[in-house]
Amino acid sequence: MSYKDKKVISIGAVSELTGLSVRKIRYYEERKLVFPERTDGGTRKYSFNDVERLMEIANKIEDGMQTFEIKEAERKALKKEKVRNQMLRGQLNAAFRMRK
Amino acid sequence: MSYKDKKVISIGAVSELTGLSVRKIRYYEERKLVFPERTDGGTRKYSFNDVERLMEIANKIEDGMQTFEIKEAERKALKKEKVRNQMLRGQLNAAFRMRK
DNA sequence: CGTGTAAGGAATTCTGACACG
DNA sequence: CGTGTAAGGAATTCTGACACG
Repeated sequence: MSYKDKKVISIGAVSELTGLSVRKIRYYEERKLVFPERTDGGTRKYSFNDVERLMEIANKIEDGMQTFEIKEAERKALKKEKVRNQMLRGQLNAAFRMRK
Repeated sequence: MSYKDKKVISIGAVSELTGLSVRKIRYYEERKLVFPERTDGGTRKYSFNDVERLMEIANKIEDGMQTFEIKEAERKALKKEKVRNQMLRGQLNAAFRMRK
């Protein structure tokens, strides 16, 4: 796991990095778009990946997309990727069998 | 500037990452071995580079080195590097003049 | 729906000092 | 010298709610 995945950034720093209000950042979590970790005391900790993600989300929101649409678009993108991977694997297996 | 240089990690998170007590971390700053930034409110913010640096410092301390020795060793290493660069530049210049 | 804000409380961090060795 | 700790205070963050639209 790289530095980009370490959950170590407090919400205040995330707000500085992204330019988003802490209210927005917490709201996007409520809508299941980001998943910070928590300290024992309950304060949120984000990774640089989360920061990048939040900036993408902010862009989409600005474009008028709603939070549930963002989630849905991701779901579909994921599904598409899975299908693609399945196909690739199928092709590879077929090619491999041909060689025997 | 990469993620490793962004000063975004609070002292508590640094303590978790390094295993050092916050007392130690603050002390190494007092001895001019690390240089966190501060928020407007005065809370320290470290980078991943600072975290790596602190772990190296901790190793040297464990080996019995004192803080001022660590600083001195660094000063010397820096100087040595400068001299080396000077020499390299000199060689390159000489070689370049030969070609004319 | 997305976001601001005031409210009250809890977690986090800060500094300067004393202690020990 | 390097580090722990108790002390008092300030900065940061948390949640749930009301507001507006």
